[in-house]
Amino acid sequence: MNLSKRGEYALRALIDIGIASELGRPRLQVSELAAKEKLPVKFLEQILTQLKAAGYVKSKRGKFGGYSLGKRMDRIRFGPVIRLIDGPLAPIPCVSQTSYVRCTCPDEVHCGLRMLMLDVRNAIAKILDRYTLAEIVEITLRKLRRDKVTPLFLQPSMR
Amino acid sequence: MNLSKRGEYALRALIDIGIASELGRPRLQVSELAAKEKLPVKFLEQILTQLKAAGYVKSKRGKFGGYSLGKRMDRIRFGPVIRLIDGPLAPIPCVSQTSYVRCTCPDEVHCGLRMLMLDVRNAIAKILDRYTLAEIVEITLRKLRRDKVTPLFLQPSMR
DNA sequence: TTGAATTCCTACTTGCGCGATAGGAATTTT
DNA sequence: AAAATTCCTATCGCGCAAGTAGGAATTCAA
Repeated sequence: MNLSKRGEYALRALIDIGIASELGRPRLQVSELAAKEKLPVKFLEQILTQLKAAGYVKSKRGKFGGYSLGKRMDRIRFGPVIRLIDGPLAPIPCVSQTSYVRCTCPDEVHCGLRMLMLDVRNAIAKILDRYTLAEIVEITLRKLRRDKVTPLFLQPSMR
Repeated sequence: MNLSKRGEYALRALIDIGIASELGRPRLQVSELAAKEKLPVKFLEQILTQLKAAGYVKSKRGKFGGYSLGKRMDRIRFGPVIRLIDGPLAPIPCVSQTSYVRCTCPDEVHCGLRMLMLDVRNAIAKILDRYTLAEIVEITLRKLRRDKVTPLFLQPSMR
């Protein structure tokens, strides 16, 4: 039931850009992102390219370049992002809604496993397809403020 | 968010044995199981050995041997079985309840990704740790009867 | 116009875990 | 003794995740 590293890094990047954006810093560089989350720069670069191709971020090249969000935060849902990077949310292909594949079992309609896994897939999708980046960013910011923590992207060393 | 083949086959086997058991056929052979679900025999063998070591099934060797359930069906929950075979249910280790591992992010408490994934992990666990084999078997049998389908293990060719 | 800083593109590497396959040993029944 | 099963251990292919590497293209400042 794993989220791949690619997927994880992609979501981290989006959330970070979202937060920074909300704090008046709409563009971040790969190196900043990688530093904050301690991720391999070159690997993250690839992932951002992928996110860009799908329109989740846009980039600016050259000096003072970087990545910013490619669409409104309240239009970015996590389910589609994960599907893009990692493939279907469903634990087994025969319960996937977005890329169904028949399984080898003789009678899908009466398959207990399928029933169970359909439940699981729906539970996962219910969360990931409903939450938007905007919501997660907002909640995170609220928590940070409540605990009086200075978000990393506002620290002097980063400006 | 994948269930491995091992995990899938393990659950299929348990469900099949459960159904057969409920229909008065408490012991099934690997070859029968493999035939019904079209699984590789030797691979399934290994998985059953693993299930046996954990007490989910017990075996009888030799002619007319086979596998039967190792504990009451209403005591077998799917979560633990999957954890045994596939590892934690959680999408990322830092939200696993049964085998937590700290992640590399600087501030776990205020991590948006973590929050989200904790939700997902709880949703998954809620289903898999609550459903018992007995329930799935019962539901399956009810469906089969409703649709007047003869369960495979009662067909003449299998006796 | 040059140099520095960035993203973009493509290829390569490396390890390892999944999904088996193989062969025989041990056990049980007829 | 023979047949049929589970049990044990070793091996294998190979695809893929996770990262490395190197340089091309672009952008900005001085």
